[in-house]
This record gives sequence, structure tokens and C-alpha cells, in this order.
Amino acid sequence: MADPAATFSALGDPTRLAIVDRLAHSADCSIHELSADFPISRQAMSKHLRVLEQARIVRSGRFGREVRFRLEQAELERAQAFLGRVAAQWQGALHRLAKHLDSD
Amino acid sequence: MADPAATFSALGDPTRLAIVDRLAHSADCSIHELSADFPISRQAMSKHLRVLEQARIVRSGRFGREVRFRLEQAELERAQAFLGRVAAQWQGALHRLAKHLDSD
DNA sequence: GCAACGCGCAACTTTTTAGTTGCGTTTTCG
DNA sequence: CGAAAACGCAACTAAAAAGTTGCGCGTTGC
Repeated sequence: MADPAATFSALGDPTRLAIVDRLAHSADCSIHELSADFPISRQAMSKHLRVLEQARIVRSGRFGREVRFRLEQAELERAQAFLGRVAAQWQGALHRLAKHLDSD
Repeated sequence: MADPAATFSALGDPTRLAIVDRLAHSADCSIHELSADFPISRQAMSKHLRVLEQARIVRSGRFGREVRFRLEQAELERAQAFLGRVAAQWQGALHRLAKHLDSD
């Protein structure tokens, strides 16, 4: 993740998170296909996909007149690892605090 | 996570993510302490902490005249697990696709 | 007791975001 | 060729988010 906050921000919209979930189940989808499954316009879907792509959560490729999108697994795993590091750091802080209290 | 998108949304702001990182290093902090480390007002910090608390990423407790905050590790781990599930699902979809292409 | 500290509430401004509609371009296909 | 499909660009609206300032209230401590 270049910018962890940007990744979480992209995942922080209910519609975009649903899009990610949708893409996790099917191989790859066009903008039109996706917007058919959501109660928003094609342009709104296009904007969401652009946000996800800019956050590297998704990749796109043009095939004739349509643009197909698929998940970029690596970015999900990077975000996962980031949360793991924060949790571990916090766990370490708790541990050091306990030791400090012991030595009092 | 009651609402995964809400958790990611809370983590999706650069300032809030920095607050989380800050809280991961120290045991627990008051609003005043935290706002001293950030270029925003105490009220802005208070709002951010409220957002993090509503997303269950953080817990607060009152001690005299100050309110102290600490990380809620469980929520970080839930978010982490969520990303893991999505990634696994996507991995599975890729596998099924590969098998389908083989059987053609 | 009273001054200073830490905080919450309310009102406000500014920027961002999610969504829309309309129009033009490229590609497909009968 | 010509209609329809899939998309991008631009302008716009409405709502939410990030931030500020001002004021009041409980707590601390000299």
C-alpha cells in the first residue's frame, strides 16, 4: 500500500465494499454487468470502480467496447498485513505495560 | 464487525489512522494529550475519537476530568479476518475458473 | 474559594463525496 | 451502412465529512 488510509477509504463505502465482494465471486466483470446488480447508474458504478482502481484494489482491462475489472489480491493482503502489524504493536505495548507494573 | 464498511471508513481517514497508530504505541491517552501531537484542535480530535469509538476500534473511559482512550484489538482483528475471507474467496474463484478452462 | 484544566455541545464554513443527467465516441452486429 | 451497445467526459445537485470558534459545565489543586 502506498497509502494505507487510501486503501481503507476505498473499502469504507458500503457500495464499493459490495462491489469488492461481488468481484471476489466472479472472475471478472464489465461496468455494465456490475451496475445491473446495484441500484445505481452506470456512471456511478464507473466512478466507484475508478476509486477502487486508484487504490490498487482492482485492475481493469479493455476488451473491445467493454472494460472488465478483477480484484487485485495483493492489495487486500497488504491491508490485512497492515492491520496485523498495528494489532501486534498494540499487543506489545500492553505487554510492556504489564511488565512495568510488575517491576513497580 | 457489525458493519465492515463502517470500520474501514473509520480507518480511511489519514488523521484517524495516525491516531490508531499513536494509540498502538502508548497504553492509553486523553483527548488533550492526543491533540497536542496533531495539528488539529481538541474538538476535531474529539470528533475523530468519537468516530473511532462508534466503529468499536477504540474504547473510552472517564477518569476525573479527563477521558482516556485505548485500542480495541478485537475490532482490528475482525477487520483483518474480513479481508482474509474476501481474498480467500477470490482465490477460490480463480481456482474454479482455472479448472473450468482445463475441462474445456 | 477561585483560577486553570479537560471536556462537551452547538453553530457555522468549506471541502469532499455519492449520485444524477446529457452528450459524444468507439465498437459490435444484423 | 446504420442501429444499438458500452463507455467516457462534463456539469450539476445534495448530503456528509473535516474543520473551526465560542460558550458552558464539572474537576482539580494551590
